[in-house]
Amino acid sequence: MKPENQNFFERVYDIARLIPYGRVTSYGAIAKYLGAARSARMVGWAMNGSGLKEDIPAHRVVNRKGILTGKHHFQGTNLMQQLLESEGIPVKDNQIQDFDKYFWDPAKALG
DNA sequence: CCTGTGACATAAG
DNA sequence: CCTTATGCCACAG
Repeated sequence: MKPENQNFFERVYDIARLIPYGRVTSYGAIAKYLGAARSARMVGWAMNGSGLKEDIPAHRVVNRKGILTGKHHFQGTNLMQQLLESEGIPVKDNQIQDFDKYFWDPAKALG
């Protein structure tokens, strides 16, 4: 099982790359923009391969609660949080504060 | 065609 | 907020 370079995954990567600095989005939002609103899980799975990519800010992608559910996929236990905080996004207890304020909707931003 | 798999989403308690 | 259960989707084999 190695999806690696598949159309769907590449689109996920493309969206991830488009996330502006200091902004975050959710797996569901990305999935929705891709036209597969109910395949948010696939987005997460696709992001699993993003670790191999250099230009994909996977730390800007969290679940709908703004919780850093995928932090365990990063090297350090708190690397994801540090990356977000370094961008000016307050994170506490694995959850983004004022998530609505930092939320970036690809469907809205990209039309 | 069927099975397994996921960094999700949602509902119920 | 938590846990548990269910649905859902795309894809590999």
